[in-house]
Amino acid sequence: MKSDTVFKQAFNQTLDLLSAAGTGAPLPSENALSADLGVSRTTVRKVLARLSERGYVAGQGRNRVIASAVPDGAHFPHPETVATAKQVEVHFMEWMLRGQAQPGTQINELELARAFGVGTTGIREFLNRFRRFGLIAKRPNAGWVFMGFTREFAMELFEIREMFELRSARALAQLPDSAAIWPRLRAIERQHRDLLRDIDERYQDFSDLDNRFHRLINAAAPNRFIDDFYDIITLIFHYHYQWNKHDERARNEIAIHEHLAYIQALLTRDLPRVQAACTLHLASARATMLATFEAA
Amino acid sequence: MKSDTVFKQAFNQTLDLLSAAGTGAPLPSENALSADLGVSRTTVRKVLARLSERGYVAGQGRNRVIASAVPDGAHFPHPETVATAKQVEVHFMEWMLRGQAQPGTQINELELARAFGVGTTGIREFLNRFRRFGLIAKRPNAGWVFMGFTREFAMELFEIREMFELRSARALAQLPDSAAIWPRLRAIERQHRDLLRDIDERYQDFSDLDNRFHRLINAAAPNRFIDDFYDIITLIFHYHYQWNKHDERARNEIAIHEHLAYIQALLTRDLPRVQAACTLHLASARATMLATFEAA
DNA sequence: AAATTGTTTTTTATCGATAAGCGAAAACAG
DNA sequence: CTGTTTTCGCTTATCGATAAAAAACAATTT
Repeated sequence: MKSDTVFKQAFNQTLDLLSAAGTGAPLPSENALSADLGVSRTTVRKVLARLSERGYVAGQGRNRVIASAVPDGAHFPHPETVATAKQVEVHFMEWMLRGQAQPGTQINELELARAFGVGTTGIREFLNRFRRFGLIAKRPNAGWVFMGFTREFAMELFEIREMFELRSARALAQLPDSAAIWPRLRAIERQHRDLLRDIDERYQDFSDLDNRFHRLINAAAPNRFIDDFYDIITLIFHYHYQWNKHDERARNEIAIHEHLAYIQALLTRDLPRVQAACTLHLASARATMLATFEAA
Repeated sequence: MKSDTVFKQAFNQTLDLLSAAGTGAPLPSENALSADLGVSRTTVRKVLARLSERGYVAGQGRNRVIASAVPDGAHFPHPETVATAKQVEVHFMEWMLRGQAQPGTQINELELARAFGVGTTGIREFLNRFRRFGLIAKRPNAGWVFMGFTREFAMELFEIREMFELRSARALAQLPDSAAIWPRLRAIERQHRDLLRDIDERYQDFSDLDNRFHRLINAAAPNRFIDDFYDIITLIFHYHYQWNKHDERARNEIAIHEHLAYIQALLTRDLPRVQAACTLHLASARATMLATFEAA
């Protein structure tokens, strides 16, 4: 049976909308809600029905109004709103990157399914999708093997990353003045400066900014295989640095400065300078990640 | 339930072994057969049991001998020996590349399952694995969309291919004299000359040789992401040219000459010459594929 | 007529069950 | 004791069933 995480998440989001609007206000149309929440109207109607049942909303059809304030505890608990596939991902990344798993470890579908509280199908699907990340290998009819999040893996990952990013940075620098990318680059430059100003409080926001910055560069000359590869980078970085907080503030501050130099270079469109700034930053990112292997 | 294609294929292969050995000869040990056929001993035993039952093999345990010649028609029909996953692949590639499918077409899991004669799980798994080929996209909870085997797809594919191969060719040219790759390169050069000699009869063998040649170049400096990408190339080329036989002989002959020039360049280790030969060949391969879009 | 709601049909996500296939341990032969 | 076969438990591949979610269609209101 399908899980109803979509419904529960939509329900919680709608509760927040109700709170924001206040008692007595009329509700938006079903179509509007559907667009807002990013779910089908079928789900919206299910949410509305539940809200009426609970008494938070009164009236029928197009005469619905907010009937009462939403009490604390009306939301579905967070874990119930996370899609099964996402849960598997989080569990599996933790299992892999936090060291319980040695290179060469056999992966047992049924065992993982039990441990993560999902059916074997979910595990299977995840493993199949995750295969392209290069961290697991399949032996037909005989299961999966974890290959290890090793120094070697990181080296290979960065080799490709540098190749791709250099290519995209070059392409970006050669775009005409009229290209839509330049204002976007300036906008992200501003966000870097803002973050740098509040670095002491907000240094954790860098991870997201970093991701957006590199994706913007790749967007200069779109290529689906490069985009795909960036999914791998994003996932690995996301989980790796989430559990590896050593020197995070200092690391991020340095990276912001590198980004700013890189952006300056791009804005001048001086190709050698772009390449230098790009190479410098990526080498630094690589050194940071490789350093985590030395420590261990 | 799991299909028994592994058993059936092993059975057929064993029949061929029996025919080759002739009546009266003793059978190899179960372990030897297992290694030979590339299946587990469990499956070997199942095959042996069936052979005894049919009377082709007499004796028990280590005293098994071939009892009689194998009649025609003893083999399982070929389709029964193809794993479900492979069947799905073949069907799907045909559906996709032979034009019944327009870009933007919705992919219906159940419908495909019916059409291909497999369960929905098989389709789902295939689609998930196939996603990385960049030809289909997923909209969560709402199915898959076929994006089209378009000129644009081919351009993006070749951009990456050229980037990767140039990198590998450079790495190869810089390996020391003692590297194990040089004799292998000479061996594959010989195979090219052999094929060229019999080009009229054997031009169809080029596809396999081409694949092995490019993989050898990538093996100079292994990187799992490049290997992975080469899987995409291999699959696309395999099916595309299987159904696109226009000028095949001439095409292949030209490509062999390009390969030979490329190999010569590699053997001299003259970097500019290597790059020139590599670029030339890849540009030619790209032009060949792009030409198929003009025709349509 | 356009937008909205009500209803029905279609399609996906997810589970559990089961035979095929793998691999290790036990038993056996020389 | 070495290589082989026998036996057995464990794991994967594959199916069909079912509720959730989306999408298409019909009816209604403004």
